Amino acid sequence: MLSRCYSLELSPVAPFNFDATLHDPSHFPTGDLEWQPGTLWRTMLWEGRPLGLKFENQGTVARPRLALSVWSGRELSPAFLERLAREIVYRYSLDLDLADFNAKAHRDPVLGPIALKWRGMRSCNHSSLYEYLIIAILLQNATVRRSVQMMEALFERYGTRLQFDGKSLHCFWPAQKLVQVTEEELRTLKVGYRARSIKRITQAFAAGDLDEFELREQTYEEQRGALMRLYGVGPASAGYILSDVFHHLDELRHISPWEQKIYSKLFFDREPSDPVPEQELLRFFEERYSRYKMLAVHYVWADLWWKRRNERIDWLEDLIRL
DNA sequence: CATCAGGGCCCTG
DNA sequence: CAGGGCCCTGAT
Repeated sequence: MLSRCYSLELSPVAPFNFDATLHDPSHFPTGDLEWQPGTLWRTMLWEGRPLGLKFENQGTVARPRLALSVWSGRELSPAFLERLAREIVYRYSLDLDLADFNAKAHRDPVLGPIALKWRGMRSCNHSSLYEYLIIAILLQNATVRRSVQMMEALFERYGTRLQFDGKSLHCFWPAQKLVQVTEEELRTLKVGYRARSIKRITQAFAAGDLDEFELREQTYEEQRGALMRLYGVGPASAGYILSDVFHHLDELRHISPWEQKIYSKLFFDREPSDPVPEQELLRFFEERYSRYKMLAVHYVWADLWWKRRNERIDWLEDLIRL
């Protein structure tokens, strides 16, 4: 039970779309967050402190205002809260200026109307590098349901449950907590061969081989190299992390088969049984959206998933495979 | 009941 | 550089 509560206010750079930035309907649900329109509750392990956060939309796309409540079991200093606020600005790209992207997007037939509809959206990431790596490992070779099960099992065993603002949510474990755990123990949680990747990645973080904040200052190639050197991280996982965690808006050099089918339908109206070849898609996105290609594709992708909330999209359901 | 593929990656030859 | 194996689960 987190009893102390602090209030902060954040001013994202306009335009800012609160819901589309803080909630991604294509992500599998995890027990560390809960969203409803206008409000996001989530937990965050920051500087070793388990925190409960509530984000509330108190503005508009054109005049954004974001109220942040922070719950903690222990007292938090103003300096701590200042560092926390800066981290949140980074993670959610609150200071991203979308003017140039919007200007270019509006001239594009596919992206134009979507960029207008979702004006102010950033791609959604809540996680630290370590946390995202764990999630990326759980995504590999698994259906959505299985990823959810594995995440829940890990949270139950190694996470902590936080109660705040009437919510009860899991909070991520620090890498050090998992470093003693054996591969065999992890396997009892039915993560299968992923146990080795989780173990090796955890060790790398606990040993300080890898530092998220140093990596942020490095070049794209250095970041990619550091990720690819991790056991269990290949081009697909590295790609997600380079775009979502390190905010490379042009990161798109690999498209998995199910994404390929979805893009083929959205951009070329081609049936999933007859998708456009990966390399052709990549050339197309490069030519059309160049340095914003990941962000552009994210807008079109996210639009589809938001639509799915209200209407049934048969061809998509067939591809999701819960 | 058996078989297979799933939002990859590693390792081997 | 191609292809088999890996954990487990639900679909067929």
